[in-house]
Amino acid sequence: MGVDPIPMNTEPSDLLPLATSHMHILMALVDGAKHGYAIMQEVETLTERSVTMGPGTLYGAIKRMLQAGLVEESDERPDPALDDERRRYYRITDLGTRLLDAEVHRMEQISREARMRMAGAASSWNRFHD
Amino acid sequence: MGVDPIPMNTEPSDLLPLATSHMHILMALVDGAKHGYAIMQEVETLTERSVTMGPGTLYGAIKRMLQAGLVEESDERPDPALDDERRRYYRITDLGTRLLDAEVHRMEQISREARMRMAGAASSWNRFHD
DNA sequence: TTATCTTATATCGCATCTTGATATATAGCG
DNA sequence: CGCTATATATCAAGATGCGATATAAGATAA
Repeated sequence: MGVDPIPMNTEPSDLLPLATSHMHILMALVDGAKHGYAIMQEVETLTERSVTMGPGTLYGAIKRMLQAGLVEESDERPDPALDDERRRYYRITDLGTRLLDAEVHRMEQISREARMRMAGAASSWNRFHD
Repeated sequence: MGVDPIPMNTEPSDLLPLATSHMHILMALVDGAKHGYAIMQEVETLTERSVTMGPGTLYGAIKRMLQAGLVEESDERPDPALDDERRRYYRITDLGTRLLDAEVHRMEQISREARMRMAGAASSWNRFHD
């Protein structure tokens, strides 16, 4: 470990497309810092139980996201009455926020484009183009 | 080639999320059968040169998509004047079409959800939740 | 003719990502 | 005490991404 080399990658578009787990984790952290276990639950909630993120996916993704500077560990603790010493809290960084925004744009662009093509294709199956 | 084991996986939602390359390839094939090289070019065009799909990505993905039944090889040839014997044409299947539709839905759902959360988060940074 | 470019398909290896299984440990409940 | 939930973490296997490389045919330019 020691001093991690902070990547000076400030170009969100270079890091797209975002891995699915990274996207889900960033979304879970947008409204405030959370610990790992809470992230797992939040992802299941916000995908209406269609995505279940196990610990293997979560902690592997967190490790990579820390290195990439998308999230950072937070020293702040919530109300001690609600706290659990074992917890480690993660907070989204500026880069993470910009990346989330860029990924949302990418998804909107692709889904828009796909819808247009699907609509136009209904009447021209199996037509060849040069 | 022999008789390929046709996967009886008729549940698109089980195969989500779609790999990025699979998504791009399905989009390129929606308006008609295409050969590999044309798919590479189409992807570059429809992503406005932000995604460059090399042969390593393309042919690996095609192989997996054939096995999964998302695309199938087409024996039909276009106008012989425009044809090139080396080409192998691929056509989107019904399953591929349903999967593309399901993935578009997923992307729309996620981007909508992300926008809502980003809008609501602007005023509540670093707030802890139990 | 020779060289180069474009078209076209294909494989290899490395790196990354996903996922289930497994491990460790604390807290609360019956 | 065993069971479940909470909480973090690693491992191995498989899927995926991607640059590099190979092969080869047709077109074009020197």
